[in-house]
Amino acid sequence: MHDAQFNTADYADPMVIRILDAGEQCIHRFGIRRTSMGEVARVGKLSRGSIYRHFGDKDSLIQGIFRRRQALFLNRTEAALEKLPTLVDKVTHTVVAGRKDIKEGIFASLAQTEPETVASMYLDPAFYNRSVAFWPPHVEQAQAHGEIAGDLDVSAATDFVMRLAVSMTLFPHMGLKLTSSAQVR
Amino acid sequence: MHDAQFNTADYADPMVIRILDAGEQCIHRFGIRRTSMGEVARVGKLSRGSIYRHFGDKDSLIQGIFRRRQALFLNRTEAALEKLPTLVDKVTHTVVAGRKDIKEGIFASLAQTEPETVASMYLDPAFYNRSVAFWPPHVEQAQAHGEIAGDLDVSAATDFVMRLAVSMTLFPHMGLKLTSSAQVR
DNA sequence: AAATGAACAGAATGTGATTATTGTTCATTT
DNA sequence: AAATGAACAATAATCACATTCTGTTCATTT
Repeated sequence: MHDAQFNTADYADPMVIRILDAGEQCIHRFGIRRTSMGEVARVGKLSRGSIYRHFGDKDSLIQGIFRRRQALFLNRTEAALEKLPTLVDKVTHTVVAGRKDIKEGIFASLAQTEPETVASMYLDPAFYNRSVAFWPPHVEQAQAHGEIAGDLDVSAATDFVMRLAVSMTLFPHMGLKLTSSAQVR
Repeated sequence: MHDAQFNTADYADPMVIRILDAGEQCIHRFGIRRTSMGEVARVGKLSRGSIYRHFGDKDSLIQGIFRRRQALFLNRTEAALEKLPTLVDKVTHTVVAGRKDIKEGIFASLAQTEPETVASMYLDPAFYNRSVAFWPPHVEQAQAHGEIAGDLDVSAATDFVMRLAVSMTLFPHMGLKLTSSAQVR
C-alpha cells in the first residue's frame, strides 16, 4: 500500500494539490531541469519529505503535474462537449481548445527552453492513450444518432477520430481550420 | 549563386553522392552528435573543404542526408503506387512501407542514441510539408475515379489523407493495421 | 573550375575536481 | 497517522580548463 498511489494521485487531497501547484509553478517559471525538489518544497511551503511521500521521485512528480493538466483539459472539454450535437462539432471544439491550451499553457514556456521534452511528451504512448480513452462514448453516440455508419468497428472509428484530432491539434500547418474540418465530413 | 544550391542538393553530382553516402554511413554508425565533418571527409576520402563547398555547414549536411532519404522513399513509394488501383490501397501501402523504413532504416539506430533528434525530425514542418506535396495527384485521381466525392476541396482532402497516413506511420499503437484501415473507409 | 590541404580563430565538447540535488532513513513534531 | 527536518550516501549538475571540431581563408594541386 505504499507505492500504489504514486500512479494515481488524488487530486482532492490538499497536500497533493499544494505539491502539484508548487511544482507546476516552478516548472512554468524555471523549466523542468532547473526545478529542484527543494525549490518546490520552498514554494509550496512544505517539506521535501512530504513530496517524496506522495510522489516517489522527481519523474513521478513531473508526470503527475502533466497528468493533472491533461485530466483538467479532458474534464473541461468533456463538459463543453455535452452541449454539442454532432461528432464534427465535438472534434472541432476539442482541436480548437487543445491548440489554445498548447499555445497559452505550460507547453508554451517549456517549448522555448526544453523543446525535446515537449516533443517526447507528444510522442509518449501513455499521453496518447489517455486521449484515446476519451473518445469511444462520443463515437458510439454519433453512431446511435446515425451520424456515422452503424456497421463500423467502434474502436477503429475511435482511433480514426483520435488520430485526426491529435494531428490537427499538434500540427496547425495547413489551411484546415474549424469550419473547413466540418466540410471534410 | 553561391548559396542557392545548399537547399536543393543535386543527387546526380558524384561529389554530392560521395559526401551524402559518407555522411549517412557515419550517422548510421556513430550518430549525429559524434559524427565530425573530418570523419565524414575521411570516410568519403575527400577533403573537409569540399563538404563545406557543397553544404554550408553541418546542419545542412545532416538535413541533406535526411532529405535524400525522404526523397528516395517518396520516389520508391510513388513507383509502387502507380500499380495500385484505389486511394485506400495507396495509403495502406505507404503506411506499411513507411513503418518498415523507420524500423529498419537510419531512424532505428538514431532512436536509440538520439531519440530527441528523431522526435524533432518527426515534428519538423518541412519534413511534414514534403510529405504533403506527395498526395494531391493521388487524391485528384481518386476523385476522377469516383472513389471519393467530387465536390470536396482537394487541398483539404489531401491534408486529411496525409494526417492519417503520417499518424498511422508514426504511431503504430492501436490495433489498426493495413486491412482494417481499408475497412474504415 | 573544382578540389585539396594547411592554417587559423572561435565555438563546441570532453575531462576532472567541486558543489548541489536526489532519494532514503529516522527520530521528532503536529 | 501524517508531516517535518536533519543527516546521509549516491547521483547529477556545475565550473574551470584542455582538447577537439567548426567554419573560413587561401595558396597550391588536379
